Amino acid sequence: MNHRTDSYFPAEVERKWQARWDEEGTNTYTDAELRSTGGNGEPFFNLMMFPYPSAEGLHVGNIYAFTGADIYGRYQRLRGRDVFEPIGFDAFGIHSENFALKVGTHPMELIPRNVERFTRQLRRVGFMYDWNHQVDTTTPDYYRWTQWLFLQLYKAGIAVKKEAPVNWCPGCNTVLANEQVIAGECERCGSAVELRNLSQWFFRITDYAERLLANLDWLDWSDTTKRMQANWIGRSDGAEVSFPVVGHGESSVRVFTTRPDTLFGATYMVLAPEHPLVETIAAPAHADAVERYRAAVAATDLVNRKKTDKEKTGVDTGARALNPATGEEIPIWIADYVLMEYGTGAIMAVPAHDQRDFEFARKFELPIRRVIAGADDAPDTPLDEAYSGEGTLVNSGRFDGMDSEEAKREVTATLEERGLASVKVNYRLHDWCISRQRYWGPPIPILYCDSCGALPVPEEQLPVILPRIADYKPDASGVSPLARHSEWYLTECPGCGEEARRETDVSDTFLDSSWYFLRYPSAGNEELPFDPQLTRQWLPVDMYIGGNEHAVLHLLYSRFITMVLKDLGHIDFEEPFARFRAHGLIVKDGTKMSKSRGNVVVPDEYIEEYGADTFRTYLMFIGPYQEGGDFREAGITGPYNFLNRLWDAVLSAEERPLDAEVEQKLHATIKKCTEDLEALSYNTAIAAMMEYLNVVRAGGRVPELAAVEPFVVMVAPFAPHLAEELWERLGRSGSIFDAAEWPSFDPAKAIADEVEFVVQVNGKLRARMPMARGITEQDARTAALDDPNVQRFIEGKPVRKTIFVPDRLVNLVVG
RNA sequence: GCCCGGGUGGUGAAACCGGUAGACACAUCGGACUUAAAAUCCGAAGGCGCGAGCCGUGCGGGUUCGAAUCCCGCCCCGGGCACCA
Repeated sequence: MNHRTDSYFPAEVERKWQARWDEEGTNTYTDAELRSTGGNGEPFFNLMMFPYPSAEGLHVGNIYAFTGADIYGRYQRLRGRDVFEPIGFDAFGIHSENFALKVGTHPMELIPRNVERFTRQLRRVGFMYDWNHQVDTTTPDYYRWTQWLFLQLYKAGIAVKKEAPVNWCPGCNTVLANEQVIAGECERCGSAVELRNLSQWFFRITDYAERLLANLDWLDWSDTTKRMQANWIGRSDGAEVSFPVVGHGESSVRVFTTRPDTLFGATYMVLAPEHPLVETIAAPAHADAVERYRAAVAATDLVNRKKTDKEKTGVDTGARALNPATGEEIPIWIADYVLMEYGTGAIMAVPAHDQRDFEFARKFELPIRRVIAGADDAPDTPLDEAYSGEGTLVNSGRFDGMDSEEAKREVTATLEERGLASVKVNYRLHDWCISRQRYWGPPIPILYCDSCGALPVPEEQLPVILPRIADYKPDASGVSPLARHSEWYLTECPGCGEEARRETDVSDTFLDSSWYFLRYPSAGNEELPFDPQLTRQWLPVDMYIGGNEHAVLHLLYSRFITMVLKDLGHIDFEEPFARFRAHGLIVKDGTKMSKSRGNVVVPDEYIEEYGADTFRTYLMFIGPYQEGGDFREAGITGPYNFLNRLWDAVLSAEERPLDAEVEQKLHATIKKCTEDLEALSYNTAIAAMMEYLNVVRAGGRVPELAAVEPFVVMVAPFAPHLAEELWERLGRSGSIFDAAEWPSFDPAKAIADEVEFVVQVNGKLRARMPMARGITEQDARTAALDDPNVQRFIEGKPVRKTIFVPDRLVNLVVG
């Protein structure tokens, strides 16, 4: 690799400043300072998603995410804010545990080692972290409060244990939250997830669905992230309708539909095979077939159950229901395309207007009746596929001729009067299953006593310490490895003093990360999870930057937990992150970096070779931060040369009045950089600085001191070490981040006096000419008509029309 | 299937609100310096054409004096959701 060796030695400069930051506490607050918010400005909580400390060490994706966030934090600090920028480690969970099992090292040894290595790497990149306030979710000092949090939810009735169909991963031997199942597969190991009826701990996040959705309207978050959350919550507006079961007295099948306007077209019904009503209503002659089908469905995993391209299956129960609109008797079937988890677990089938029902009806020769006519089709033509759009009602009695939208309301209202329907909203969101039959997590702080039942562990007994056990490998038994250790789980009942058993499940990792931002300012506090005064001062988080892979998981759970804590009176805000920006993904050769593809970039070598400042600047220069980019080895020399040239320019600068052209460019660059940093548009900010440097050094000229001094401040968020060193060599004292102010610009000076004017004839470029800024249309037109090339294209024809864009162009329309 | 984001030179990319397409870089080529190389500095460069010029932002239409940008219809890539009733 080729090197400059003359003057700038990044590794040396960077080590010097990293050591000095530590010695002088440049980036850290003492607890007292944090409490007084520094005193020279407003607090700014700059948060980034804390990493999972993998054994492979910090990867480029981490550095990319953190650099973009760190630049924003350093920029805010230069603008005078008191910036709190903490970091921590999200080290519990299946990921760590699986790796520990694979290498045969106990997680209690593995994790501290990984954390140590991550810490070393993070320091080397020069992030502005407050190392006095870090958190590690696996320390008893932290998970004590995670358990406390569980108890608050338990006491409020939000954490409940219930039997329900849950996602069981046969690879990881544990249940999973819905959010952790991707297309029927475990997000960790890719195994096909099975549905099992198990008693598990749930958080009732569905009670918060509407608030979680509604607040998205005003949150200042990336649109992509908000959209993903909204889709995940998945609100559907419709009606719940009762279909009386023929010959079963009062019993009826309740269905949820978003299309009550199609009710007249409901020619049969389908229950989920698991539906409890099946047993009571199935006709004796059909009972055997029904039982066989139910057993077959119970044996299928989620991947196969939820495949949309397979042929529909189902059986007739022999029971019949009354369509409340037509009064007709319609058959009740069971089929696995109807899911027990959504709505009521039963549907009214309208084959003419729902593709799934259409396919089912075709296969089993059930009647298809059109009740909606589209804008321009004849309602009598037979259908090749369901018409699922809206339209005008037909074959619908007194509703004929009404349009869908009105009919939805009218049909529902009519049935409502008869007590057969009600307006209903459904959400795709499920309750959050938080128990895991694994080892590496905080034990759920619940006790079971034969006489007193389930009891919370008294708060003063927290933390319930996770014991060190050797046989922490999970099995298919459905219970945690902790259940093999009676010496741990047998304890005294706080109610009656008799023997009680501890809950042996641990909680989901996402519970650890759902509140870590609240802990940061209070890290180390042994009395409280989060100090009320510090929380008021520093929260909610001012800026949160992270990846969209957590749009539904961490970000949703954090919002939920924050709402709960507000409702329980622990905090006074309900949204944890005032601003959130999602960064893009850094890829290599157009594909995601992964070990299996063999295209993982190891950052350490680049940092040693070129320095952290270069690496940071390079990553930000690759492409738009919020879109990501393609890592190319060769590209790093651009930013490397830039920083070297900047170094030379600053150190060779002399005291002398600013050249007018340089001054204009300086103001324009400050303006551009300021706007771009606000918008996280780092790649264009760097390009603007490069352009400015090209002007400052044009033709090998000696730069003016006044041209380079503000430059050092502008580059500081990107290349903090270099900036500190240059600041010192310019004879300034103190850290640039404390002593310097972000440069300001004069809008009048940011624009040039002379502009290059474009002359078009019939919209085609025919001439360019320098003109004074602010030139009038008349003068511009006269100058344009004077140009020989313009005349040539006008060919003596009359100018029919002139388009004038001030300071930009004249377009002469002829012919 | 539905909902997003994207498609611009050899490459990464830029382009405010519809107004010079390709800024800034990488790689390339040429030059200076050097015994030589590296480093550094200066310069060239979308394609076609000797040239005036013509063509050019995934494809096909449209609106407009003027379209990478707006509208309609497609294709491809990436992401999210998905028998969600």
